[in-house]
Amino acid sequence: MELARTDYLPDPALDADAMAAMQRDIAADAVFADDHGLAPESLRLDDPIADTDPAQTALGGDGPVVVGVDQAFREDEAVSVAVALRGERVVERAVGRAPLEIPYIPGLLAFREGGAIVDALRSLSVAPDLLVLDGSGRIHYREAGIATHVGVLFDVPTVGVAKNLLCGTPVSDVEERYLDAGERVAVEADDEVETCANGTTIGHFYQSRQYENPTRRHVNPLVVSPGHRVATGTATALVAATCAGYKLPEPTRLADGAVGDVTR
DNA sequence: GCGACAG
DNA sequence: ATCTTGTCGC
Repeated sequence: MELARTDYLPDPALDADAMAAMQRDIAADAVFADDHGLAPESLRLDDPIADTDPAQTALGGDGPVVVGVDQAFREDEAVSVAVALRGERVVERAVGRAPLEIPYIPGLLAFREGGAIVDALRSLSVAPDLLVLDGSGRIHYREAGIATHVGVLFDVPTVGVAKNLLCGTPVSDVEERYLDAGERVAVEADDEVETCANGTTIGHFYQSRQYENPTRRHVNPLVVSPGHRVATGTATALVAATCAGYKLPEPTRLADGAVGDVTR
């Protein structure tokens, strides 16, 4: 794919203030509204009807392409793998690398891992209808998490899927009760989010999977937020549609496994 | 000064 | 994220 904004390339050499300033610009350019023409049902992987419905036959040829991206690390380099899926079929895989030049700093993740992601995505030949990134999008101090950053860089629809909450406040205490599969709890902006009004919904906790008796053994919910060109509520619906029985959405799960063997 | 903090 | 085997539970 082609970069849309070379001026937003995540340069690790910038100082923290310049990085934050760039994120405010990125957030201003980001679109937290649906601009993708994707219907969540068109991505459904766990729906039996999707395999036999004639309307879904297009998945074999020109159906929507969802790309999962994940990173792994070695001594001093970050490796990123992008796995492109059309339906449940892997249509392409791309690998990217970049030297690790700065430590992990909450809020500045894109400047540590972004280089490898850009390297991988630039070599991807299929045009993704949606990119699923590991980490936050709008759930970020400046509404410019790694999913938003990458989305604006390529001007492609993106969503962020994290395993932990970076900032924001859930409308109901997720820690108090185990969520059932399919449940979602909105996450609102609070004082930690400096670019939008408190109370704005910036993402959701989404329980993709749960055990029958959560008391004895339970699964933690995913933290989903829109990256670019996707509305907050839609982000969770799209992620839910790409989950196929496991905690992580299929694109992410496959990219996760792929980075594994590339790294080992 | 103290607490919070994606991967 | 990463260092790491078995083990408990569904």
